[in-house]
Amino acid sequence: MEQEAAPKITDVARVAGVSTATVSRALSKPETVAKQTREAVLAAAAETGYRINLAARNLRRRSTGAIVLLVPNLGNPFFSQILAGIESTLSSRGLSTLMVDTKHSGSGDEFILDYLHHSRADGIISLDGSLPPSILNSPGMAAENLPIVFGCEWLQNGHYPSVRANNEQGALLAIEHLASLGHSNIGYINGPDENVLSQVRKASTKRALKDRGVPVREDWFFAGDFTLESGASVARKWMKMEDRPSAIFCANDEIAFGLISELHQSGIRVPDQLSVIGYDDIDIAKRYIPALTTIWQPRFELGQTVAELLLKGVTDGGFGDTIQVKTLPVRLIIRQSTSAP
Amino acid sequence: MEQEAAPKITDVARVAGVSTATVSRALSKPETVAKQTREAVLAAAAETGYRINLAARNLRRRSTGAIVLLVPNLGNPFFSQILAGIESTLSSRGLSTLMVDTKHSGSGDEFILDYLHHSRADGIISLDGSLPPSILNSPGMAAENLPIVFGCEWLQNGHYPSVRANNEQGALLAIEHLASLGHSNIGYINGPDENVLSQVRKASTKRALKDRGVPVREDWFFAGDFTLESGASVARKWMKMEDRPSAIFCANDEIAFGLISELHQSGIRVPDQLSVIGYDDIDIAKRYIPALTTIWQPRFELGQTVAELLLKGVTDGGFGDTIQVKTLPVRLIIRQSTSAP
DNA sequence: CTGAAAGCGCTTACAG
DNA sequence: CTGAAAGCGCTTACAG
Repeated sequence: MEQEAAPKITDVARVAGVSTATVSRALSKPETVAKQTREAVLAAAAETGYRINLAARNLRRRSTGAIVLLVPNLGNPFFSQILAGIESTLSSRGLSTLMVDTKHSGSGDEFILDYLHHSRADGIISLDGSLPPSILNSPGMAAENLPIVFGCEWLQNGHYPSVRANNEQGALLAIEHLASLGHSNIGYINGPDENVLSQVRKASTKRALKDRGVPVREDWFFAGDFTLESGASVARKWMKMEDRPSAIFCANDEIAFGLISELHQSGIRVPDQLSVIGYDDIDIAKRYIPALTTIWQPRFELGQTVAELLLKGVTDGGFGDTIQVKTLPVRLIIRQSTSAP
Repeated sequence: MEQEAAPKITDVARVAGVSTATVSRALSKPETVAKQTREAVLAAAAETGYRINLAARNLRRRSTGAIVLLVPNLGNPFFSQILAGIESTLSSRGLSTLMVDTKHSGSGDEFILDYLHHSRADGIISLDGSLPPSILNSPGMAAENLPIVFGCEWLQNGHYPSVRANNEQGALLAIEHLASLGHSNIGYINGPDENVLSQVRKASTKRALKDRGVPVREDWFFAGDFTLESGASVARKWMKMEDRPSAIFCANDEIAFGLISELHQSGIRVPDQLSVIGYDDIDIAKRYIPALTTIWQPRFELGQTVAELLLKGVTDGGFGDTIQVKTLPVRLIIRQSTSAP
């Protein structure tokens, strides 16, 4: 097949009868060019089928037109709506998204560092709060001041702009719901200990319990890791206990599914024998059996918001002294996995 | 913060005491350079902290170092493992992945065309078989002969390399399983009619039924669209029928969940009153209630395979006359949603 | 408002 | 095996 040369800016210039400088201006800053000229250029561009070569523009502008998106686990459906929100915002501004799964494949620190160092990006959105300092202190980041924004999760020991859902409110709503149903024996299954969301949800759960006058039983605060199996594992423990909680709040929906499913295998029914609340409201939650009571987060909006925040940093060449932390409200979705004890 | 200039190839050349041409060679084709020179260059690169500027390389080489990945719906957890497989393969070769959700946001044809035309990619992987011809016949594709490969789905009227799971085998395994359980009243819920997977699975289901001597009841072949709700909708129809199938094979797991969940709301139990088989074996399937019998596909491997296939096309500058279609085996996973009628 | 010219940071035939 | 030089396709101060 014949390799047809793509039209370039010189072709448009020739057809329009102007210089390449004028073509460039007419295309990127139309208002700086006389109307008549502009129209001639646009017509010439259409006629020749001109499409800009981004590598050339980026080289010249010393930008990349791309942002790196760090996702802890692409396999978790929780992220899909967030990704969609980010992508729609970014692409509407002509930026592309380079997705990197921080838990997968060649994606160790090395790999991520490479991405950043090879100047493949104008900025970074991280949905992973466990970014090692080696990354944040690397030349590509610190020295060149590459804007970074966190979404959902955030960095413990760092002061960066971020957007998150209101985790304190989520825990509060869950506990209030259980307590108002009459539960006074309430347990909790956490996500990974090192995860900021786990930490906040756990602490907020304890606080909500105390505020409500419900006893905090440390032996009913179970470890988990956001997986189905960690929920199942707690189910087995629960069944062996003599003194059991009558309701359990889970740090995410998957834990809740694992818990309910494992209990079901042994003939224990939710919510009859145990009330369960999840967190995230992933799609399947409303079609689980029983339909899962859970905490909804504005995932798409969160994605949009974090993208907009980053965009601002990219445009302004950094965030200056105003490090914004935006918190979005959550909602309790009452379904069928909770009832009076 | 001071904008520290990134070291470039001239800096390395100066430190190593050679020309930029030699630095370039030592870095990309080490074997063409004398050992001593090579080592001096490598040392100088390390000393200066040199990282290549990809925009410059790509401009010069007329390549992009990126491939575009077209995904029908990032929100569907089915794709996550496939994405992981693609990404790991591509990134190990130093290529980045530009993910485009074909169903979302600004991602109409226009948007995708833009991606391709702006020469943002060296190749395309599409997990979407409904790519309009306008895209495939666009200048960026046809004239420049951009390599494209399909994964999972494929194009009806086009002859492109592709990797897919064995859908015929999947339908056969499902029907054999139901028939061997003693079912002779078997229904089917399809995905979207225009989808190639739907078409193949439906046709294969009919064929398997015939081969097995089980009557094909057109009124038991339901329309669906791969969503939870389309499964729920069939549940409502099923409940109103006088003459009902005793088993239903669903074109994906989500349809099965919607079906089972809606039946459950009305007190109808699976598999006691209806056996259900899904397709895909997404993570939650084994923790659904009941655990879902389904068809497993080698998703990660499929992702790797499709990426390797594309890589070959990129390296060879096209696929020539050998258009490969690879078919991967599937497996029946028997769990608790199926039983004798 | 427009153009000539320099230059972004690489790579690669070409010559030696 | 190595270097001088051209050039990938744009953008942008500068001058007019």
